Order: sequence, then C-alpha cells, then structure tokens
Amino acid sequence: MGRGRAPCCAKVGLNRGSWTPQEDMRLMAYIQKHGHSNWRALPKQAGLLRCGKSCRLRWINYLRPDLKRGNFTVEEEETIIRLHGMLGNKWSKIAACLPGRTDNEIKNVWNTHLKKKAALREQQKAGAAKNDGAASGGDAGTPVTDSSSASSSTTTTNSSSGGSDSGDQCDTSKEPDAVPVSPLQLEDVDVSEMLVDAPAAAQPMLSASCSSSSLTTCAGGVEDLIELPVIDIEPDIWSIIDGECADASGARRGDATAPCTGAAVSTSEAGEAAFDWWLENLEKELGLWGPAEDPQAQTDLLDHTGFGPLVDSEGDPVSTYFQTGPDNAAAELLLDVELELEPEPSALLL
DNA sequence: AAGCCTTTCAACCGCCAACGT
DNA sequence: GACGTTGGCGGTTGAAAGGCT
Repeated sequence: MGRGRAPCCAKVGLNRGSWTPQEDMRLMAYIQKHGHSNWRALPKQAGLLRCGKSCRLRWINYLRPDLKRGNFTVEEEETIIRLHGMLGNKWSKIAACLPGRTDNEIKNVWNTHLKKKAALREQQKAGAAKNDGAASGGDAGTPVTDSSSASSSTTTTNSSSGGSDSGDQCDTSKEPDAVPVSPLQLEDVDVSEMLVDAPAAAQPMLSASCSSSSLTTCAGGVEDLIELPVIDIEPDIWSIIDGECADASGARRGDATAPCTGAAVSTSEAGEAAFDWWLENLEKELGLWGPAEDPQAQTDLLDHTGFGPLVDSEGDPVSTYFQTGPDNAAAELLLDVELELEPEPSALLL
C-alpha cells in the first residue's frame, strides 16, 4: 500500500559497508555547504555512491561535528540506565537527553555492557531487599560500587567528563523542536537532574552545521554544486536508482555532482582549475591522495603544512579529526576552507 | 605464534509516522 | 481520504579488534 516502499534503494551499483575517508569528506563538505534538506537526493547531488539513508546514518552517527567522541562517562552511563528504566528501548529519546551522543551509540553501549550492569544492579537490589534491614545502611541503592566492571573499561580516560558541561537540557542535535522525553512518562521524575549537558564548545559547530532548513539546496544551487570534487560515477547508476536524471548525468559524464537540472555551469575555467588545485592539496594534506608507495612524502607534506596532528598513525584523517574534536584549530581551518570553497591556495599552506 | 573466542561498534534492514499531493 | 515519499527509529548483523588459551 502507500506505506509500501521499495527497500531503501535498489542498491544497484551503490557502495555498501564501511565508509572511506574520501566519502566522508565528500559528505561533510556537501552538508557543510548545502545542509541536508533532502537525504534521498543528497547522495546524487554530492556525488556519492550511497543511498540517502546510508548518508544520513553516517552523518548522524559519525560525522556530525557536535558529536562527543570517546568513552561514556559514569554520569552518562547512569543517565542511560535510569532513562532506560523509564523509557525502555526508546534510544532516540534517551539520546535526546545526552547531547553529543547518538541513539545508535547508546544502543550499542547498552547492549554491550550497561544491560549487564543494570541487571547486576537489579540483582543486588533484590538481594538487599531480601536481606532487608539486616545489612548495614547505605547499601541497597549502591549507585556505582562496581566501578571495575563494564564502566571501567569504557570510561577509562574521558577528559570530557570533568566540569566542562553546562547548558541546556535534553537539547538534541537532531530536531530543534524535538520533545526530548515524554512529559507524561517523566512527570514524576526530575529529568533535569540526570542530564548531562552538552559541551559549550559544541554549540557553535552545531548551529553552523545543522541548520539545513536555512540553507539552499540543489534546487537552485547549480553553481555551488560544481564546486564539489568530481568523482567518476557511471551515470547509468543514477538512472537505475531513479530514472529522472539520467540525462543530466549523461550530459556531464562522470560528474555526479551535476544537479538534475542539467543547467549550464557558470564557473570559470580558472576557478575550476584553482579548485582542483585546492582539492588536490587538501587530499594530500589528509593523506588521501598521491602515490601510495611513498607514505613518507605524505608525512613530509603534513609536516610542512602543519596539519600533522590531523592524520593519525592509522591514516584516517576523518576519524582523527573527530577524535581531536572540533576545537582542533587545524581541523577547523580545514572545515573553514571547505565551507568557503574559495580556492585560495595560500590559505591552505600555513 | 597461532588459533579460537569474545567484545565492540559501524552499518544495514525493515517498519512506521508524518507529510505532501 | 487514498496514495506516494521521506525521515526517523529500533533491531540486527557482521567485520574488526582485542583477549585468552
């Protein structure tokens, strides 16, 4: 019936599985510039061989700049346990009360060790109830006496746990008007007291990146779109996925970033060349480009550009960026450069 | 050192609600 | 009101990493 929808996408020729750093960069660059008003159309417009759902998931769960990376704090774990006790598996609701955390992340944490922890606590409570008053005071509700258990393995060195938290409650990055937790369910509970607030530092990034509604999208932004890097995608794939834009894709063979309108490109050749130059340098700086047989050259380049910390030993610049966090000056510069999309080479090489 | 087992977590899948036509 | 489209949610899966024997 109407609800019926072909499974996400036919996935004909679409990439699946883990995202590559190149894909991450492309998605980030596109969303930073255009927002994500239409996930379904986004991959095509961004030149990604992914379905919109996959893009959304990747953005929400991993690429969003306001995400907290790293282990959960004890406070966060406590919050999850308590909220789960009230809400059940309403991961998105729980996530709404844990700024910087995603429902997927919370779900994983719960399933991996918080579930056991909560069960253990229940057992302890039951045991304490049985023994009743026999035991000494201050035991039954023992909050976190098992610090050595699961939590210790996941909250080892979380620097964000400190006192840096401040701010709004249940403010989720997902929906501005989202009702975090059902008032009916939480009527009797002081939710605010269990909330973990978002780091103030995350707010600017959040507002800058997630205001998709205020951004122009593909519909009218033809000249903007061509500024994104070009990748080689068989136009047939898009025509298979949805037949409507095969013409436009064919018109600019290989340029998957071309919008459906097929409108003329207005950027000058010089601009394109400069952008290519910029992109090439960007990829070099991230270790995504260049002869793979000479990693040293890339390292040298990184040293030269001052982007060294951006690439970790594993060579995954994106994950490194998010591990270091948006405060990382170099990373911010990178994003700024992407945002501006003004091919100004000198700005890249510090 | 090698193989096996366990844990973790990113990604996928299917369903549903909301919204637009 | 019916139908189609889209975004979002929760459950599940599978690859990778780590630990253990």
